[in-house]
Amino acid sequence: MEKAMDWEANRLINELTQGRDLANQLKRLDPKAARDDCESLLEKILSCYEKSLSMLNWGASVGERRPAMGGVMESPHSFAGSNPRNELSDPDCKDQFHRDVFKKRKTLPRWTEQVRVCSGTGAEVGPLDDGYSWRKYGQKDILGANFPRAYYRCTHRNVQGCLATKQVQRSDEDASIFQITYRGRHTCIQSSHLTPALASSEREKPKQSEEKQEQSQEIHLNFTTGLKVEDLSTWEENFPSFSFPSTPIESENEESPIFAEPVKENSFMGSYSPSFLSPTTPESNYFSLSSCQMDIFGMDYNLQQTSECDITEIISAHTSGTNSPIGDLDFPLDQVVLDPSSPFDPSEFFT
DNA sequence: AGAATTTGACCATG
DNA sequence: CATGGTCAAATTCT
Repeated sequence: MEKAMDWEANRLINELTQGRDLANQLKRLDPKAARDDCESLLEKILSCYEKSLSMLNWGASVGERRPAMGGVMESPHSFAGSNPRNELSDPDCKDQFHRDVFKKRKTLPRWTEQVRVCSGTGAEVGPLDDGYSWRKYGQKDILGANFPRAYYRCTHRNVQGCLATKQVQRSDEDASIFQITYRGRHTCIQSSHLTPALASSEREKPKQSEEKQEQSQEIHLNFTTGLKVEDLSTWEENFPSFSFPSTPIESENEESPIFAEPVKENSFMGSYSPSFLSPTTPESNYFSLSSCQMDIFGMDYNLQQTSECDITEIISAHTSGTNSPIGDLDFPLDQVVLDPSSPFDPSEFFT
């Protein structure tokens, strides 16, 4: 625990030191140096700041989160810990399940992206493909919003117990902007992930694919030119990597029927860029963090941390956590733990 | 026919 | 009680 805190502090110091070094590099850089070099350095420096800030924001809870990970197995009264298996024989099983669903809603990780659809194509463009297959299960008029909110869940929910859902809300101000709130993470294996961009262009209206590529380029530019990403949202808040999975916790017992056959580890690998999962050196990692995201979705995505409430929800999801194979996997911690540059033994968190 | 979407009803939450 | 989120029957699509 203390060790973990120290380690976190060390990482923070490392980040800041690295940022300083990079700034120095930039300072010493030949004024005639290639613009790309400058931008690359700038990018790294900003990344250092972002990561540091992110650590600070999360730092307060870090101390709680780590033991929480360890406590996951021993606090069985959370959403999946309600031991649903027993309730299967209960006539009220369904109601119980229903309740659990609502309980779960609170504990699932949540993050928001704002997606701008190319305005030229107009209204017929629906929310874009993000490489996953979704099934719409509801639509609701939202108070004060001009457009209804659409609810999607993973197509493989029944087959693979994937609990990922998303809500798509068209922006009032700019109809070409969709706010997509993701909840939970995919535990399913989606074949389309092999080539998400390709798959998406196949599945969606063909004319979008080109636009997406353009947007991808455009956002790449945004990232490389100082991260001033218009007014969509603040990408630097990406860093709370709660929204990205990493290694599944090993000793899962599988009590919840919802996750009757939890998907194996490589499904996560298939769902997200390896850059999230196996950080290399910070330098190489930071940039890939932004760029790989673009590569995954192939379009104009900006992650937005929803709120502090969400963080606590997420944290509580893990503190109260359970034997859900997916409930506890989306931790910055995991990513951190994986950092090979750290001498820290991750297993200490789980013992 | 099977998959996907629509839509009204139901439920939890604040 | 109002609202947002989900369910599930009905309907549409492929």
